[in-house]
Amino acid sequence: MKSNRPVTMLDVAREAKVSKPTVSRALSDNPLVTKETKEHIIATARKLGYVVNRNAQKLRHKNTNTVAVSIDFLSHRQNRISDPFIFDLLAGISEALGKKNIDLLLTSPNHENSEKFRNMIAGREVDGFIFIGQGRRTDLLLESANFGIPMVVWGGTFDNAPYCVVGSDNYLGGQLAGKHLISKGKRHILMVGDIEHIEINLRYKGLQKTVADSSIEVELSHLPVANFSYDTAHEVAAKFFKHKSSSVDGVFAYSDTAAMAIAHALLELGKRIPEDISIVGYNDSSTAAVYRPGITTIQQDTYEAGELMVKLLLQQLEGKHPDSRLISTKLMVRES
Amino acid sequence: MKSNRPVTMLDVAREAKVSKPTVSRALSDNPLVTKETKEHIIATARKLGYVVNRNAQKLRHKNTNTVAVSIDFLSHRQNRISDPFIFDLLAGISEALGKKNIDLLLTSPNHENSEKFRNMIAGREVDGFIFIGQGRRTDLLLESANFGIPMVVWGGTFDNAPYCVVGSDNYLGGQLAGKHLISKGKRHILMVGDIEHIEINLRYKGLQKTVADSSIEVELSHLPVANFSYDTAHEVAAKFFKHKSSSVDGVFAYSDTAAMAIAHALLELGKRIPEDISIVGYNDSSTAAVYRPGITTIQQDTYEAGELMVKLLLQQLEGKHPDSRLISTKLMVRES
DNA sequence: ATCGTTAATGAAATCGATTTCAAGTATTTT
DNA sequence: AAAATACTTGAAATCGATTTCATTAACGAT
Repeated sequence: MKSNRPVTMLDVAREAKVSKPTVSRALSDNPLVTKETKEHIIATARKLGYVVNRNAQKLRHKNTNTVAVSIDFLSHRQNRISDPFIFDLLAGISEALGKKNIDLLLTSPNHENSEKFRNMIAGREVDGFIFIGQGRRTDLLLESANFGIPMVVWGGTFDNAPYCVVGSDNYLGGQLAGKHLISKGKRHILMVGDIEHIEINLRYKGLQKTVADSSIEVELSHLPVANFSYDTAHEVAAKFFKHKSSSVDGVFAYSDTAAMAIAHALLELGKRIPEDISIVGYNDSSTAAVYRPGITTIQQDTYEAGELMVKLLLQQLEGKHPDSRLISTKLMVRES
Repeated sequence: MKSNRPVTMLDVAREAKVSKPTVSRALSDNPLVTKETKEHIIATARKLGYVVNRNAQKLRHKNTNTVAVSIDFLSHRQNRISDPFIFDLLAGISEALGKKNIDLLLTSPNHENSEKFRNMIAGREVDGFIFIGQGRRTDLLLESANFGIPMVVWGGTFDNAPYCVVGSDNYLGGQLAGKHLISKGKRHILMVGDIEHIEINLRYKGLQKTVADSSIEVELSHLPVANFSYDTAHEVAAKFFKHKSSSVDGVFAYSDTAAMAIAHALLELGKRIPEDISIVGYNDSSTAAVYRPGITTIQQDTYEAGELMVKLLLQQLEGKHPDSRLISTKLMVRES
């Protein structure tokens, strides 16, 4: 005639012939409780299959022990390939949080405004946010920051950014790409990508600087691409290289995905890579290594990034205000 | 002198000059409350910036409205590229849950046993589980099922599986691959992959069937590969094709990643694809489309998969016991 | 033998929302 | 006009764990 009611702390208390508080203390290893009672209680708890109700615990403790990670999956769907890189980042974050025993709530900003995020904080669902893959929704990020939400953003930073940003050293990345292309004898470099985008803009500046500082005469031009899909990049590159009998012999693309799309377009037009045109991508996505020709790219350690983002978020939860940070960024030379 | 205490329902009640229950009813749109009081309460709630405390709500409601998705990120790290496909699945699940307003808790089985999962259920953290990318941890899955955890697993099913599985029609996939290769005039087909793995085994059986049923004489052989990494597949393929001056002219690989690795190895050995050897992959990962030569593969709709997995899990939460299901599976012909 | 101190335990209050049940008011019926 | 019914509303109990505060027991000090 036993009901299927879950085992509660009171059940354990009764069975162990002690009171609720004692059980609570015993299970949280409070020194107030004698070793013997403690052991006895732990044994009974195990015997009854007791598991603490996390919701009751969170209510009482007023902490959530949960961090939200926001990824815009819908835009991912629109441009299907977007970035395996984001998955790598997610893996890094998941591991870092796992180590600290913090739960990860995966959320998506689709069609929502930042009020949703605010409510998740106010409703004690999560303690803070990590935003990845949302370089295009600065509005959302600014609003969220305005609400005072503890948050860390993956991407590029800017002067007086009101939130904490972690990203690769985009400026350095641009320099590395430039130096590499110049050292390979390229003299007509084309930057492909939307330089209105914070991160890409920084890379462009780094590239510009390198070109300007070069003792050799190098020409630099720029080709904008509206979105982040493989297809768009392919289309734009195909059009560009078909019509213009350009002298471009070096390309710095805004992502590995774009680099591959451009490589594809060039090969279709009968160009040789890297003999005729050399290409440098960005991210060192898992795909870049697999592609043929192997894509030379800018590498960022996603595990380091995950650890760092988690660390900075936790600092905020302790009331600190950590500065934005760059992660190590280096050139990964492959065939292209 | 106002303290920073979060606004509670009692605050709203006082401000609106009604009682707590009335506020609760008003906010949940309970028909017991008059339209006017309701509007008044909603207005004051908004004025005070009230947000319901989800933990208190969950405690009282005894529901969690949260589903856990378990991905083994660590194994993902070991073989870095593993599968962008998993990310696609995750996107599908995230969207499907989002539509139903259910939270997604991303968790990882790393180094843990199934007791962790059981505790998450018993501790009212989540209502159920979706497991993806864990074909190798059948032990964990069986234990979890034993605990009576509501769960849906991505992958291959087997007779009397004690849990609900959603996957592509692996048997059909094998048949499609076989028919395609035979129709391209290939007569010596090699299956690459660990046929101890449930899903791959089913594909192998489908392939066998097609070969057996073929009116043309076709030879079928098999090459095992221990893990799921790009590098291992590359290595095994390189060794196989270098030493044996085999007559193999068609390959069916266990994944797109493997297909690319094998293609790479073959091209290095001077073989032409698809003239000398034709390759079929599996998954239609985002990478397969981008690779050159484009990888012919077996396509599964990840959004359909996500929707279906969520639907079946919710059915279980309603006390039903839905059967395992296959999602639509078709051949995606590309160059390889 | 009495007092003060320390250690271990429990009763009751608390976290914040929801639900039960009783009570009050307004409306309709006879 | 009295009684029956339907609407609204609120007081108190509840969900399950934790914390405050009071109490008891045990010990050594005087």
